[in-house]
Amino acid sequence: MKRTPAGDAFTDVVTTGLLLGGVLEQAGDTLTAPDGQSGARWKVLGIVSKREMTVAEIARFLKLSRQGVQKVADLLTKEGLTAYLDNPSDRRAKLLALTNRGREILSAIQTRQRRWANHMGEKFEVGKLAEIKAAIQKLIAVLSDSD
Amino acid sequence: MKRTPAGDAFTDVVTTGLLLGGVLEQAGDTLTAPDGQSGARWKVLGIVSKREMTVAEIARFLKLSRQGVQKVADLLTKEGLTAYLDNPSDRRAKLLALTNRGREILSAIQTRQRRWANHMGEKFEVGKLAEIKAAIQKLIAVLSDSD
DNA sequence: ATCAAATTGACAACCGGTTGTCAATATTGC
DNA sequence: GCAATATTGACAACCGGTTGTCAATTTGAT
Repeated sequence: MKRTPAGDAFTDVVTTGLLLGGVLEQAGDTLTAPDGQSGARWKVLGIVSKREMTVAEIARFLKLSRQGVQKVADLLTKEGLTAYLDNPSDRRAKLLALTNRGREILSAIQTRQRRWANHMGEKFEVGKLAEIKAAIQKLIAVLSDSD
Repeated sequence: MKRTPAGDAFTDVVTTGLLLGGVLEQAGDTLTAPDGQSGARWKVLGIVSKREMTVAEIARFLKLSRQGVQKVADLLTKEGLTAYLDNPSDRRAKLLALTNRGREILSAIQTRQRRWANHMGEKFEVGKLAEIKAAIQKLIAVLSDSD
């Protein structure tokens, strides 16, 4: 299989995209670390803050395995940021809900995130961010339609 | 902390970028799965194919922890794709080298990757890939200079 | 040449993700 | 209403990453 210019350019983009992914994961962890949390916990806290959900629902929403989310939810609960509430409509699947402490911590993270995003956002010319987003979305679109 | 349009746009880009990262990681695993490998193993095989290196060197190169790379290297070695060679210049740090089997498998992965990249590359208009790469790099640059 | 400091691999514990299995419970079709 | 099926949480094993500790070895400064 011979290499083509377009193929090389694509590989280049993939490499750069992987790098970006790492940087962003890191940013999420850095943003949440001051409150002893992580990107993974943040996602769960954020989702549960909007509506109490079962672990299986959260997993479907985040497109993660049920068991993976279960671990995070158990950790959050052990640390007192969430609690399992009886679910009147399903005796197996308890509802994960924020505790007061969970609300406080999520709020602290969100404040920090907003400050960070506002600050970073200003480093781009007007319209540039939309352009970057469109570029990434185009890439995702091509990667996702498998044929 | 109030939200700003630029901040919201930035947050949007971050979300999209995280999604991209996931899709790319997945692509790496899919590309290597037919040979029973993974993205992580692929990186190590690729690096070692150019030059035999110690685990610590590989870790520095990939910007991963020494211990994380050690685990992958041990797995690869256990499966016969790599071997530890005595290092004349350091009695502790053996050199990780490809075996014949490792070379075969890496070659198979590379062929599959090239076919994939060539195919995907053709789905973009000329110049579009360079544009996407530049957009992502701009984002990485801003994220990386911490101030 | 010696001695302090840095590097290294082995080991262990953990986080966040996966897959697979199992028993309990819900849901659906008839 | 009942039986087949699907969903769920608990549990376990694994991968790929992290941090931390330790003893052995290298390296570097004097």
